[in-house]
Amino acid sequence: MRKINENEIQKVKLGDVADKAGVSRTTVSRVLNNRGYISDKTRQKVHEAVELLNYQPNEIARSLFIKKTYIIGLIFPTTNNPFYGQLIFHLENICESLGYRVLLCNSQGREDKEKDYLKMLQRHQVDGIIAGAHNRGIEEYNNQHLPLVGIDRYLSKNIPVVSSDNYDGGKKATRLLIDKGCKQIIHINGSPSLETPANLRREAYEDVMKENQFHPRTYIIGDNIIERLFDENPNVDGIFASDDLIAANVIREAKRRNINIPGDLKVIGYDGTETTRILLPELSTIQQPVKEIADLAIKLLMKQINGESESQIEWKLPIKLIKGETT
Amino acid sequence: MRKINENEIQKVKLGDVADKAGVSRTTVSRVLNNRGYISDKTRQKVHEAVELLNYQPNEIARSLFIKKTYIIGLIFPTTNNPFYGQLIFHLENICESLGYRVLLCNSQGREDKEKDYLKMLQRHQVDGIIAGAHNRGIEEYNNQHLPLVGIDRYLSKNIPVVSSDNYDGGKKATRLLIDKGCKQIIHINGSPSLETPANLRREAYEDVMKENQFHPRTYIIGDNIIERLFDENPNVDGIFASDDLIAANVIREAKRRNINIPGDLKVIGYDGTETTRILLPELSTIQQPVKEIADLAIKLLMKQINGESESQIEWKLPIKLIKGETT
DNA sequence: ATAAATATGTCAACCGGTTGACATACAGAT
DNA sequence: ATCTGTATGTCAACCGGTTGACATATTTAT
Repeated sequence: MRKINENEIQKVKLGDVADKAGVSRTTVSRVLNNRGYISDKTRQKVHEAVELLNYQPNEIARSLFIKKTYIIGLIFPTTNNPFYGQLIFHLENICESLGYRVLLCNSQGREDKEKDYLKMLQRHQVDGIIAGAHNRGIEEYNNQHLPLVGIDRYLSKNIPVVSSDNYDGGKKATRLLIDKGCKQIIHINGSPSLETPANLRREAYEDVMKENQFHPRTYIIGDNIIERLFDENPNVDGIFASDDLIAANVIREAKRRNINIPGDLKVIGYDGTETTRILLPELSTIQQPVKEIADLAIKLLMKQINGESESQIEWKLPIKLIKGETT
Repeated sequence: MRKINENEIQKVKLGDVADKAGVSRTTVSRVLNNRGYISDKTRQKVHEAVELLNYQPNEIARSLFIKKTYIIGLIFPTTNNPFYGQLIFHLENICESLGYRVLLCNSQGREDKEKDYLKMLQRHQVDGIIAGAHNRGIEEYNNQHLPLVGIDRYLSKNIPVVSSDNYDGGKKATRLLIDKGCKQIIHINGSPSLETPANLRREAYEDVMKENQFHPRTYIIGDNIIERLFDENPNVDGIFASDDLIAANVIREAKRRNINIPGDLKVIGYDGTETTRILLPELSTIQQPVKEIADLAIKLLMKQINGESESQIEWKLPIKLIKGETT
């Protein structure tokens, strides 16, 4: 550890270890990477020098040569959302257990940010990317000779997508409301122009409604959408929100209007994250298998990284209906 | 873009751009980094070649030479917690705006993981680290010639710590309960052996209690702690939980026991994250200035990265009392 | 006409590791 | 005595950028 000037400290490098151990740089590298023949005596000398100098190999230099960074890029709208927070937690966790690190990107649902992040991750030579963000028209995902997996988002024809069984979730949610006697059921969802399997929640809702001779009505998330919904549908008695935060907002607005839940209005959400279960345990919801989604996404990504082939593109994992006190 | 074999695609590199533009590699580098004198004609030729080949500079190679990665390491317990999720969102956001990327580490409050992450981040040559995790006895943070900032955690004598004004928060929370007429107020907090400014919440609670001739009683988070609290204190009429999730659990247990809130029992939490405000808006809480904390932490980190000096170690940012319906 | 300043671009070393090719030494086999 | 195989270690090129030193024009000043 030689000082170069007051501010800059020269890091210990492989050559320093070699000098201290009295061997060549190659030998040190061989010892550290367990390659070729090395005598026990040499091995020990090297390890001692490493300890003594507290040597930390420079992964940047290593990555440059071996052309692998052991870094996975994650592109999601925001960690400030219980679902993504939980998902990212698991993704990072699994990566760590496999020796990979994670570069985090909050795209905030903005196409421009997502494009920039995608480029940035490539410049940083990440080994793969898992994206669950907004995606309309990000043609950059095509022709990307880079391992990719989408979560709840179609990125391109041949990029695998992992999601919960959105259709089943939508079906079960809608059926629950109907079974509980709701007659005027409204669905709140994101923009259908986003190409996501989450649209299947809406499809299922509409199918089930029609099956039961009800008239489906879907509101698209937007400004004051919940107030408008109540204003325009004073007799609404069932709401299926496509995520728990929206459901919570619905409940709050209902309270404000003195609408009794579940007496006059039944509400069911979607996601069922751990945070929601703690903060709003009474909410009925469709719980996504977050950990399983993360597991599968990583598994599919690793397959690509290791050059193994896999023809299945769409993967659906079973959801769980949680009957709370809001239905 | 030459194919080497079926699986491996050779990336476009600087030399390819140089060839295409009919100049040397140095010239291309100069153009891309705006250094030295370059004629407009040359500049344009280079840019055309870059476009044509869709050239993405290899940041790894660049980092190796300039000894800077523009990567910041974040070590926090878990993104699956509204407070950290929101904090990490802002941290990433600010970093991005400054041209830095973020390597995410979920230490899960485990000392061994935190140590491993710290080493890993160093091997990856990150430019700095912001940590808000468990820290007892991580002496590795000392003698780290690496820009560091702690959030709500003392890492080492001379590493800056940013936190909300925990003492003021604890004071305001306790006073609110007293003002509302509570006589038997109990505080729930994490282990006091963790060296965090969050302990000041407890200190303030105890000080205010004594000031008012009340007997302070603090429970440390653990298994079935909330049930035990109720069992052991049937007459408790005020609970100050050191975070909102705990407060939510208290509320749930109270409901189970048919204890009316806020009639028989008043509850106040701490954090006031956006998620809590949506899912449990009625909860009284002390709101931390999450964005401001992130802003300041990054500012302090950048100062270190840029070699500017700063003598202040502890930084406290004002909290906001949110009076909800649980008090 | 000549020196000095301004443009423009090339060469080659360097960042800190990794690894194929090669040198040397020695034991055992023929 | 010679060959083969096993051990042990060194040399130097390489990964893909960056940059100081230097060469060559071209323009301006004296």
